[in-house]
Amino acid sequence: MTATRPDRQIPAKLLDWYDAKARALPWRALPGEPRPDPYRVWLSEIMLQQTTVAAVKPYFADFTARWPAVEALAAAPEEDVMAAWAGLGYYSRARNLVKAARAVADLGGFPDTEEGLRKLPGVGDYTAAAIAAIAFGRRAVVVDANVERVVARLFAIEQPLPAARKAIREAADTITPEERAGDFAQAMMDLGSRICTPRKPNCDACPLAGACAARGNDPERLPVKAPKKAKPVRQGRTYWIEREGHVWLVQRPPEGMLGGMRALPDDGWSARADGAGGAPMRGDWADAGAVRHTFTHFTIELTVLRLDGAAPDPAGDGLWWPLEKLKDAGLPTLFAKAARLAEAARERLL
DNA sequence: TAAGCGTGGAA
DNA sequence: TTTCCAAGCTT
Repeated sequence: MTATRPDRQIPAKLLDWYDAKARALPWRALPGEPRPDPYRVWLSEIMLQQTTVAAVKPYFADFTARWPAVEALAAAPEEDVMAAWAGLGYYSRARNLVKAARAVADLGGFPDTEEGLRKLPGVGDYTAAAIAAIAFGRRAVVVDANVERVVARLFAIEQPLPAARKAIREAADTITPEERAGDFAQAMMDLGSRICTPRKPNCDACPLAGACAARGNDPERLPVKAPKKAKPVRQGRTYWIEREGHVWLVQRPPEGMLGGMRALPDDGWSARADGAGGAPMRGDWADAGAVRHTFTHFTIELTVLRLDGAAPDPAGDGLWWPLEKLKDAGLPTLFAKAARLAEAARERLL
């Protein structure tokens, strides 16, 4: 453990840059404005986990219009929230969002410390620190992937991730100011997303270039990461069962892939195995084509089979969903793609 | 610590 | 087309 002395030059330069160049975002207070609503900060931080700003914006607008405060979200049926989240990915976030909203409503408001925030489902070290700093003005060391990259370069930390996380956090601690820790965190993230980018960082435009230990020594190579594993390709089938302007939808089990989401029935494919189950009913299935979709850790090639005028109901739980409201069903992207294929095939096959 | 968990945009 | 990877969390 090395004794560290707080660096005052780096946060001062970064905050000056942020005062001049901060991005305006719907969940952000610009420098000098009052701190933003903790509900909006929390909601945005959950949505932004592993997700780009551009992808989040329309969902944030929709959620805050439908549920303007945490009490409204706490009172919403989980099913509605899951459907509203459809397409954004990492669906455990939506389940945890509802749980956390209900916990906050029971508490009478958001916890205002990292320790308290950390207890909410879906809130980890990063998110707790970010909310404490941005919404409550606490000094907190906020480390996301942007900060990891900036700090690894600034301090020339050569150790590979994930082992480097401890050293990176300690280094980040030495440059985090007592005041304006929220602006500092957002400035680091802006810097990482716009200047100190993963590839071809724009060091000429960087306010911290003068203090950067990696400057001139190929900063792009930092942080060092372990090589990626190859993704297996799985095969599966999904079934479009149509009757009198309705399609048969099921709800996926709460855990695992696309957990808790509405979906088309399938043959049980997973990250570990091809689908092996049979169709949910007998009938004259027509091949509507196949969709290819890549998840974080595998690719699925999903054949879409369709059946018209099905009777009686398919086996198992499900419901007949009106086709004209299919957009409201909240299908995750894989099944939305399959549905498009099935609907396109209707014209061809009938 | 490692694996599981989505999606879409950029290069 | 392929690869990378984004304001991570949970188990």
